[in-house]
Amino acid sequence: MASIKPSVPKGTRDFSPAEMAKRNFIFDTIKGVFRKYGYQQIETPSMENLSTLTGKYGDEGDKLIFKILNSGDFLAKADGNALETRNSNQATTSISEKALRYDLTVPFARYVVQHQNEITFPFKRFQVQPVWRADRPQKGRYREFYQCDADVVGSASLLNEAEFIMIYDEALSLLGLKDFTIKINNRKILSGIAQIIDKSDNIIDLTVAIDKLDKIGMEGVVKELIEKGFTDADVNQLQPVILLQGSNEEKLASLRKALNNSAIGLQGCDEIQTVFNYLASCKLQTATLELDITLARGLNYYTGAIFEVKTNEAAMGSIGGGGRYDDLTSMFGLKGLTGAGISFGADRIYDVMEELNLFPASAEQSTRVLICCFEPEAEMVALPLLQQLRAHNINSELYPAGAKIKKQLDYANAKKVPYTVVIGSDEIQSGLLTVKNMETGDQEKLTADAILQKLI
RNA sequence: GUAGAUGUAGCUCAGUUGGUUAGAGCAUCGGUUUGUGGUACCGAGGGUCGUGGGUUCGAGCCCCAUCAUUUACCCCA
Repeated sequence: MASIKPSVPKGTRDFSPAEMAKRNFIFDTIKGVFRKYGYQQIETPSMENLSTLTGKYGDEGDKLIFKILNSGDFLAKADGNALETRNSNQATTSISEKALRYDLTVPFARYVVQHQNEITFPFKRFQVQPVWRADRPQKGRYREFYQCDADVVGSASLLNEAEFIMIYDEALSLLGLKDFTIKINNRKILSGIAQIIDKSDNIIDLTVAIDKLDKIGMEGVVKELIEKGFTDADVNQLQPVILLQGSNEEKLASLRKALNNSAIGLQGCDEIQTVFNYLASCKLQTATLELDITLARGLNYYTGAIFEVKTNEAAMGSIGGGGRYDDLTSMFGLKGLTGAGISFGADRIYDVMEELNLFPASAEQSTRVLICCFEPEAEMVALPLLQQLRAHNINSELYPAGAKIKKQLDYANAKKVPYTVVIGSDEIQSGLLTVKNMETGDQEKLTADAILQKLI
């Protein structure tokens, strides 16, 4: 058989032991914080029914859903007309019924509706699983990546929003990030802005355009708005709102004036104010909280607060995002249930931490003690010690005798094992085993019990 | 979908105006050294130079096509 060049699909990666150790450090840290705030873990299948996912992420999002080809003779049941006319969109539904999940929020909404009778509300769940997007890969963008989501459904309280900000602050601080900004906005404010220029129908075009402010500047935004059919008068009215300056409180005050004729806009301001009030009595460790009315976010199921987290220490897209969605479960037949949630982009956080050298050495250490034997007889001395070490939860292993001691110590170095115990004929006779600190090179001869005491 | 960059050893990359048998570092394995690594020295294995075509006496190098990777745009974590 001709050998094929080993490779993984574009935008996917293998994770080797050293990478997994660091990835787990991130996952464990975030999960720990989620649990601390009362969230319970669930998992959902990698694939969902295609109909569950389509229409939830906007037109662009739908294109990025990985579809799974039906099994069996899928062409027999295909829409012949669509194939004939090369209509991919139409043909897709007749040859694909399943798709890989695009995010964790929509499957969660599906889960909530499906399990509504078992759930006690408000339901706080977290979920750490991979998601897939058929995107063009580039820096910080993968086709398979992990999201770490925490969502609460069945509680309209803005306390939840405040807690999400606390969670972001706590988790990212624990991971060692020193300078990051949690941006907050509210879709109701964006609706209000659309309302005052009487363009409520074009709210998506409006938000997509102003979302790009920091990237393409006011000129670019104006250009895009005009292209989308906004008038000069609209733009003139928008400009001061978009370019709000000052502290969060000053921005909020200016917004209230600008949105004076919009009930929904004012409601958005009130909601933001409430979140700020909650946070006033809780101190953030590291995060900068910024009201950013240009923050829109692409997912169109958000209805209230929206969040996005950016690190200021590295060039990277957002490392987290979320918001409130009032109607997501109604798509699955359960009306009147509000939800809100946040997501951490674990892979991007990894890239940032790698760039900034933030992983602690302990995150990379797996085995703490390696026992090295010169001859097979030494294994009989080694095994009881090995068991004792493991009984005390010290990760340890015994290198099978026979290999040269150099090879054994090389193995310890390769695995970043901090301690080795060397046993040969001298040690067997005296009962004093050689313990070596692999970092300093220091050695001492101790009994097995003394070694155990030293390493506990 | 649009535009650019890059494809040479397992990895990171050299390779001069086109010229004999394509190199280095790292990694792997072996030896110096049958009781000491990280940190010495010696050696070995490992290449259809992404693929196909063209120009040429001669192509890793020039031209065309194609595939792959990657960066940016769009959108997003």
